Amino acid sequence: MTLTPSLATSLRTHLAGSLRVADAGSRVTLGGWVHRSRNLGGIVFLDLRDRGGLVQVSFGTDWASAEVIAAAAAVGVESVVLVEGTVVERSAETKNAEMGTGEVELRATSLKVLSPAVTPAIPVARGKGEKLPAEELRLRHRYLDLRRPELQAALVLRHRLLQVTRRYLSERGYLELETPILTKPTPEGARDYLVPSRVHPGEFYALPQSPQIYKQLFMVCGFDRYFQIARCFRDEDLRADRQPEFTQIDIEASFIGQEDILALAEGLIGALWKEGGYDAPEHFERMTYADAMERYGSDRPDLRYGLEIRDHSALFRPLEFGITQSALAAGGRVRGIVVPGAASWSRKQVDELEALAKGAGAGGLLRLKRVDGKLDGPIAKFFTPEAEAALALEEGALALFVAAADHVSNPALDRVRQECAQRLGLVREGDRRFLIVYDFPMFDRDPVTGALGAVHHPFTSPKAEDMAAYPDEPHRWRATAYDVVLNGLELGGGSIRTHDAAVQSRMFELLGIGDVAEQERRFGFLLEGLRAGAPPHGGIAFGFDRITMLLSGATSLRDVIAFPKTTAARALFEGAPTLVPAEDLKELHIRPEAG
RNA sequence: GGGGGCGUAGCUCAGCUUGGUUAGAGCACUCGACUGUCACUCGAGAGGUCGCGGGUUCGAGCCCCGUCGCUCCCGCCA
Repeated sequence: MTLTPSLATSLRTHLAGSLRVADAGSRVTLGGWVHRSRNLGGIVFLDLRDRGGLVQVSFGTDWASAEVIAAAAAVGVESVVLVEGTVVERSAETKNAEMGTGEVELRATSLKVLSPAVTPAIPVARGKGEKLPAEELRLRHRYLDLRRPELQAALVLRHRLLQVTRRYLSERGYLELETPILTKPTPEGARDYLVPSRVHPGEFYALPQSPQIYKQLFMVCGFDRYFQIARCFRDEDLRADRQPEFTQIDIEASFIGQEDILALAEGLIGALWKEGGYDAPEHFERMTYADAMERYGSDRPDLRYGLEIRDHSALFRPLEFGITQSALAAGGRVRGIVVPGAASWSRKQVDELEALAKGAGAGGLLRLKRVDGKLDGPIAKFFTPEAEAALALEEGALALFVAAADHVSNPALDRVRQECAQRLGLVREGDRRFLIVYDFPMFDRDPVTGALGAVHHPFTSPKAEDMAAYPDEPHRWRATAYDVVLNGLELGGGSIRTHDAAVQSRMFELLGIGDVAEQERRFGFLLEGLRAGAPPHGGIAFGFDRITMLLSGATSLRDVIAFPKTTAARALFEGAPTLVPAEDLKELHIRPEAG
């Protein structure tokens, strides 16, 4: 624990985990929890645990009274004790290389049991190879689970990442400004958590899905550079990497362009990864959205392996093959990946790939391989010598194609590509490929209704050049929006915003909120602000929980959040949500449905 | 909203395939022994609403239906 202040108090002198050979001979008092105990009759060992770690405390007849030894033998694990004694270097044969404090022990002369513990519902100390208790029990007895050194380490890392964020942004002139938790329901996006108003019957606040509009208003106010470690709330179904309440590093700045924000993002992510003990490049790779979709079928491609998607439409066009002909005739393309060495995969293994492609929406997966110099597979017979030459499939390789419109083939090939990389073991441990994807489209179309939706959000600024070039074809407009991606995972994203009230109004119109009164009712406080003189501005937001999860090596968000919710959005420890007395509801003007 | 997995002692699990005396193991716990252990060891003991409800059966931890909880995934998450 270098560079930290002394954690000595009036009750204790040291942290258990901090004792080293240099402390030998020191008289110390430690406070902590009994992690484990070993009673050998004439001598008793307790492993004492505190925030700093573990140290072995020994109670022997040569230095401790019979009463103290008896008390040590009787104390239960997880009891809180105060021990006083002398730090002693252990003899060579009794040193323990697996403990940080393994070269020393505390020869205790006194033991005070400050708080005896009942037998813990779930074990804190675990044997080697012993499994964790069921997650339900870990969450229900969170006060015990959080005593585990692994979870303590994760939350300590979380603290350090928060401090790095604050320091990095503060040093660059960013102001940490707070925004309301009780805010206005948003008509777009995720479902809101609603909070009833007592003083205004039938009216509701919402918990923020993000501080988006507030941070733009800070720009309108002239604060120029803002950040917040912001708690956000979304009432949607959960996943291992999705909690109903989560934390974003939220950033906004004025008089900036895309490059300003991206440079800041690179620097901040670099600082966070460095704090986590890893390297990050000074500058990240860049790729347009169009390029990412074309080559990887994904807007957050994993660049740790190749298997890039290529367009083989020209090659297939002359072939007399019904499936590809009809896809091409319908305006689709034939795209695919080449998997080296995969010609040896069994029919069943390739069928599994096809099942993944179908699961992602494709009608099927066309397969072709080269074995002993010859093309093989159900579609080989359609190949002309010219097509075979154009494909130039190498010996032992398997080619996999999807013949469809891009919006179908992209997710299918993305899924297949990931699985092939997995099978071939192409992901090298420790490989990190940071990537910035930019030039996202402004709108996407609902496949059913055909209505336009905002890909990022409605406050994103479309590219001026695209609006000028295709004034009547908004679906062709690109947005000044960008994502930061690592190994196929989205770390964060943002955009340059619209700072012109007229353009913003047009955006709402295109998104189906044409009625001016309706716009004012929903977004009036933003539009009003934009009309009051708004600087060009933009920003970015990072998923802080996910970043902490990646840097701590955890596999679930629940392991980097002190008191998380279950996948049913329940807090098992506190017991939320819960029924409330009828009179409370009455005061809030809420009548529950019968049943 | 849909699909998969799991639910047996405080904890981790076996038993379920093929229903059949009293449901087992390891750890933890209690008692006893032990002066250098570090997942101490050894002996003894206690500990069960087999998630819950219903059904089939002479008989259900095991089969069937429902339900609850946890979890993973799809939908959803601007």
